[in-house]
Amino acid sequence: MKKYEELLISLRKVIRAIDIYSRKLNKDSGLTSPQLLVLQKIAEQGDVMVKDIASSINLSSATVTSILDRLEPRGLVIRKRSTVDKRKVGLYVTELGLAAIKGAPTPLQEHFIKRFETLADWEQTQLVATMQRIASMMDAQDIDASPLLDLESLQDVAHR
Amino acid sequence: MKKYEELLISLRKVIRAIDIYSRKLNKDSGLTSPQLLVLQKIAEQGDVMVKDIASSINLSSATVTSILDRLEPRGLVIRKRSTVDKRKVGLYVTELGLAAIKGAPTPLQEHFIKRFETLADWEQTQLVATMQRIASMMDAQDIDASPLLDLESLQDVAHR
DNA sequence: ATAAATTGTTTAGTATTCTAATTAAAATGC
DNA sequence: GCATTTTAATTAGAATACTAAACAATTTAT
Repeated sequence: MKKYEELLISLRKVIRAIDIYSRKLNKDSGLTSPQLLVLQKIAEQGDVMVKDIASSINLSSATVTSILDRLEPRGLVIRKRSTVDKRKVGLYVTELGLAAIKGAPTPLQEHFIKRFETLADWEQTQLVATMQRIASMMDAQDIDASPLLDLESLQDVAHR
Repeated sequence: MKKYEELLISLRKVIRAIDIYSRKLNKDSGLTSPQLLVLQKIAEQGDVMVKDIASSINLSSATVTSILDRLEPRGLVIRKRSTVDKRKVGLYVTELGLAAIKGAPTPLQEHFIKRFETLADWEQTQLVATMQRIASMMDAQDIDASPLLDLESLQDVAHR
């Protein structure tokens, strides 16, 4: 088996683990990971636009809209169209939303976090760096932007 | 920002990149990444069960069923219930399916693969190892299996 | 031999996620 | 000042992916 195939398989396992945890979280707390992430981001910044949330957690606006469609009727967030620029929609967390955030665990498995934090500092850094490197190697923007010429530009991309 | 949060964000980027590529692939070749993966696996082994495919690419049986529901009416695969054990469904690729596999690129961005393969061997190995490590740290099975002892419970054991 | 448990697949239902198209509003150009 | 373009959010439509439950068929246990 080729190395990149092994990489792909590990990646699929991770994706799956994250998804399964999200469903468990939903069962326990009534919120999925993306819902919790959106809620947290709104609470963090307050009075943000849909677009801001989307880019801060790397999702399309359409996805954030559909997540908000679940959060709003439950009274966890409020959508309020701006009077200055009526295209914009301001997002706010309610009391209930804040309570939900407090009650819920992290959007990533606590178990994973615990394990991660037992690692030496340099190891944590190394894991993050590797992950960022893979992310940058996969970045769709890079694909359109730089047509990948030689080793040097490759290294630039990898180390960005 | 905490290190594991950075890790989570990179992970989300990777997941997104894979998803976006899958959609592009679908537009170009008429097959998504999961569809192609399923097709390839069936072609590789031939006469496999749904369950085998599911576990070999790390998906639930239900998901594989729904992917087959798209492949079968297009004449790319055949489902054939076993006469020996009628619970089992054998999967086979058709000529058309084989042609589709040949015509389509890899389920992972070629661009990524190219980049990956320009890395030194030890670097490739290191990337794979890190990814596998993260996968094993996240493994859902481990979560149920070992409740990760902390200092207190360790002391309990010691004093028992 | 019959009941109970297990196994393999499918169905039902839900959430996430995307792109493309739509709607509305604001900004820019001539 | 009006036409065009850009921007923000939503809607529509599709695919993936899960769990839980339903159905069959097979195997095990009493």
